[in-house]
Amino acid sequence: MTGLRERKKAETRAALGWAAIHLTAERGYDNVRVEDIAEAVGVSPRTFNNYFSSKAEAIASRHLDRSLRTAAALRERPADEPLWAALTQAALEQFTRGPEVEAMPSPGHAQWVAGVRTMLAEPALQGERLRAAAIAEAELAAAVAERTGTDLATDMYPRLVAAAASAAVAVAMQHYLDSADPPAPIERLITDAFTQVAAGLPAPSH
Amino acid sequence: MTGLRERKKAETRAALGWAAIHLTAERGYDNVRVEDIAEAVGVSPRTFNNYFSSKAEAIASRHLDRSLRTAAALRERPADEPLWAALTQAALEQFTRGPEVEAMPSPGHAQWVAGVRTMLAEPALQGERLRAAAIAEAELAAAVAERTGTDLATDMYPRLVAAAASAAVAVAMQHYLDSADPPAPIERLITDAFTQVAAGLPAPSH
DNA sequence: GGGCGATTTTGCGTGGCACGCATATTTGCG
DNA sequence: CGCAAATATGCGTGCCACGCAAAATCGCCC
Repeated sequence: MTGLRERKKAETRAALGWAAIHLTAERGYDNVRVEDIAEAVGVSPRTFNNYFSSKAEAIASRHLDRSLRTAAALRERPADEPLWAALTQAALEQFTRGPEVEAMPSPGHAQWVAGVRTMLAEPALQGERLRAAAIAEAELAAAVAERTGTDLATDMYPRLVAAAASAAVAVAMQHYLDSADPPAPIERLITDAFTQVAAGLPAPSH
Repeated sequence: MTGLRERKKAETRAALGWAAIHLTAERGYDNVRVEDIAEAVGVSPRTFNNYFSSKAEAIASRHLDRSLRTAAALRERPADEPLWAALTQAALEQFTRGPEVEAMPSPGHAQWVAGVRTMLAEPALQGERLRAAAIAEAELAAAVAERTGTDLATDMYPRLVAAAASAAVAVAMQHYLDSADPPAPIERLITDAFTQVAAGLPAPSH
């Protein structure tokens, strides 16, 4: 029942988010005014603030939407799959299909990658990005509670799992962006991170 | 070598942070203007922005300073102590001593607790708070790398450990604040959280 | 297929914020 | 004691978030 109305709304939201990202990546965060973003999408500046309460929130919105999909993906995994396997797969799905893979493009557009990196360094954005992650994490915790039969209100367990899983993805992504030279495939990094976390992160035996 | 100069600077910083917190807790976030905070400390509004680039940052600054102390505490732990034991103790220290325990006061001042809760619910603050946590987490990761002889540049391990440990503390604190009815002692919650994480968060055997 | 009610967009106005720049004041140190 | 460096302040500017009310839009039901 996705009415045309809500669909158009979602489209505008996405368009504003992408416009904010593109403009910021190519010009720098504070050389972009809200007015510019609105204009790029063909909408009034006031309308921008009907969708987002700040420039930063607009940029982080794409990240938020993707993260939320991880929680949804977990709910789709077969119920008899072991928890950590299901989590790993749910996370992997977000990076191996869908048109949004564009968001973190493969190397080649050095310009673009550099722009994104500069963007992510912006303090104002980091906060909003982390907030998006926190929102998605709450959703993930709910899904974990459901799957494991634990209780969000009384058990720390589901939140701990969600937090650890989110951290695994975040660290893998950071690692991927940092060591862009010969980039290890993101799938392997994510798998590795989950494996280590699920093993309790024992001190390396050297 | 703490010159009088830097000491006074640190004092002003802390005073501004506390003033921001107190005013916000009792009046609500957007009934406090930067001007009010500056006035409460006896400093010009412009000076406020020499210390912090936003109201939110000022409020989060106390949280940041405390979190940074966890990393410092880890470096102080005996080198032969197992990693996870050391992490647990380093985290616990921040809640069992020092004058900053005031920050999250024991029940009794319902007014104050309610104010703090409302404050933490403010979106603008959550971002800044999480950013502070991220900064501290980076510091913690460095300490972990040092202790375990791993390499921040090539291994995900230290960052994963730091992220997991931060998450453990954060979840414990959240649990503590949420279930204020008969509050389980924060020390037990933290210990529990660390134990579960260090065990790899196995699915509960039901 | 046409009008109606709900939703969405827009313009305008307001209060406040972040910060650059120039100036005055303080402070440590020789 | 006096100077150089650090810090505090005043002022001005551009931008932003958002409340409010008017106008446009659109799905839907008769």
